[in-house]
Amino acid sequence: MPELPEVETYRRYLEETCLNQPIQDVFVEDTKLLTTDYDLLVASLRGKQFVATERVGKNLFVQTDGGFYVHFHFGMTGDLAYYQFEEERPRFSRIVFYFQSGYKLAFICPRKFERIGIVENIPEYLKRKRIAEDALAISISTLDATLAKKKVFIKPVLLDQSVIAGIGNWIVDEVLFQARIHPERLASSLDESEVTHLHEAIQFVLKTAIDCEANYALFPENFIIHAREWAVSPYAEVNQHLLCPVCQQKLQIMRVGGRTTYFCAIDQPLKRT
DNA sequence: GCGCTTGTTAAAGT
DNA sequence: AACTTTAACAAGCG
Repeated sequence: MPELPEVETYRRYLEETCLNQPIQDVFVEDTKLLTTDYDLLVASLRGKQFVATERVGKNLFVQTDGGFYVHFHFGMTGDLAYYQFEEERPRFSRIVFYFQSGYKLAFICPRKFERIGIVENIPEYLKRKRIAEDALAISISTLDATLAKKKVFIKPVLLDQSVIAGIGNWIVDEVLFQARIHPERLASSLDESEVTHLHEAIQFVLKTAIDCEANYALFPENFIIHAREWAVSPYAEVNQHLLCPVCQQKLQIMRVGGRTTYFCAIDQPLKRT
């Protein structure tokens, strides 16, 4: 779930709730979730405040008045919750920031794939982790130049955070569906028009998802995401019968690049190249 | 209780 | 050597 639109939604949520109030303490259930030593993390944060937020791809950086950032990565299931009373504390709140105001920010980590740590310098961090330009910022020409070098299926290329940052397994299926491109097309085989359509689809899907605050049930009816069985969908028939929302034929489900992939063989034909 | 899962990465393969 | 592929990670959920 925490792909670019979810992280952007979390960023806005944190910015609306948590800025400019001193941090009193930090609870950490399991130090495996930290990329910074626990004692250092707590010592650095006590008495400091969150003052601003930035997002690159699926990475959230929360600036402090101590001249450093707290980096959040949400893994596959991370979430945030701001609350006041202990009885409101969500399950799996494995990291909790306690503010002096009495309010708390929980980092909900059901599967412990999530990470938090101190980052001093964002550009240095992005370079070291090989995180490319954000999917909402990348230009067609940069995307085109990168795709031209890749002799692999387009789907795993778009999932590669060192190519374009922020796209995950559900968004890539949606983007390829909207752009009418088969997930197993070789990236280097896309022509200029296809790359243009792809770039447009990326912007469209991401902006639509952000506008819906990543609430999948609010996505347009012609989105293929409604066919995924986990997505609570108002379009029950499409959901049950796994039909293409455009042509109403049965969708294909296969593994591409090791990930479960939904697509429509009719609307996303695999051209001969 | 088995098999599946959103992300990332180290290790293996070509 | 550089690029690509795969398996493993943790644990909840249906």
